[in-house]
Amino acid sequence: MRDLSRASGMSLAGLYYYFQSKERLLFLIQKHTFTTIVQRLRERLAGVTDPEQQIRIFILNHLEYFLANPASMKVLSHEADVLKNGFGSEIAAIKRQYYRICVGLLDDLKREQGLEFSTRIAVLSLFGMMNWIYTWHNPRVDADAGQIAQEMGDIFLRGVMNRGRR
Amino acid sequence: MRDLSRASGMSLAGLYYYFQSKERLLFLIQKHTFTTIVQRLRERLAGVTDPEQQIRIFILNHLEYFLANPASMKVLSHEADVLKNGFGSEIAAIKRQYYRICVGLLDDLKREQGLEFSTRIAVLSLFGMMNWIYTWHNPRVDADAGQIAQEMGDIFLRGVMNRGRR
DNA sequence: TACTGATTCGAACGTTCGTTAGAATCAGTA
DNA sequence: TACTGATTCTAACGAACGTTCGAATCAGTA
Repeated sequence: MRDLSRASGMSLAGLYYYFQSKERLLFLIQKHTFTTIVQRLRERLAGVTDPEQQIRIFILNHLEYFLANPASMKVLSHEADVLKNGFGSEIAAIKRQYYRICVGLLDDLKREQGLEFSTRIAVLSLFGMMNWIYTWHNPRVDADAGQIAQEMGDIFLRGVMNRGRR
Repeated sequence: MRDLSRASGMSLAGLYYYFQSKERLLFLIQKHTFTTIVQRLRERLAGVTDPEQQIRIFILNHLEYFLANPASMKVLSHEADVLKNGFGSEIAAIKRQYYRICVGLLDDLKREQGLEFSTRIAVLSLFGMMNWIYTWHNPRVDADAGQIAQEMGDIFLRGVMNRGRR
């Protein structure tokens, strides 16, 4: 809180005029972030019907937000499970929504292409690929969100499709 | 440190008889963990020459250790970058070694099969898939390391091979 | 037994943290 | 002008933290 006070220019006590507690402030930040990501995703998915294209949009949407707000996403990834009961479950609900959207897209793909694999493992592997980026992405060395989304999308989609070969 | 004191049954001050500081203790734990993982990997890779098989071994070795020590790996993933100068760089060196082994295996695979993709993105995507597991794996619901290694290996290897299709 | 070094501990130290009481200041209204 | 509610601040409180001091205990040796 003292860091936030210094960074925002408001006194330490002043922060508590606007936010009831440190935990509630973190809750509001998390809620705002995850709600925004889900909302943008819904806008971008509307009108697209090809499951493969939809999954590419999912990946791009996710990575664009992560790379546009690297410091925030680092904190949110670290503080994922620290919120107590009420706060925690509301955030968990939004995340579950987001997770379910991805499960839905993958199930569509499976149905359309007659594929056979564990949706759960696939979705969580994809989340891992995308979320881990906060530990390594260096904007001076690495490509931008669009290119990385392309490459991760290639790996993931080819990995999950093309079944039965070899 | 008070938690460790309680859990170990030794007094708080007693811990400081064996470990110079909290940071040095974390350093020793990290060093031991990562050294062990690298050493086991080297043993398992010896004698195997097929790059695809080697990558499968890499994944299995990594996941087995993670799922056998979930609490430790959660902490180590969280505290990845908190060690100061000297401590930090020694750990970073071990991790770089580990990273380079994986890069080597992938480069072998590319050479053998004439593939074309960014090794860096591929390796870091693979690490993401594997490391993220500490956030979701539930031993009462999810499969064991062997099966998950199989499924992640399928996704990753198919994703990175089979290039030029579609 | 007396002595020594290794081990373990209770009790504190100084610092940082989340939070709050209460006073000061400001903007708008009567 | 006097008053009110909203805003902002200084200064502290109590708890938790990493660490250390100095005393107690133990095992082995002479």
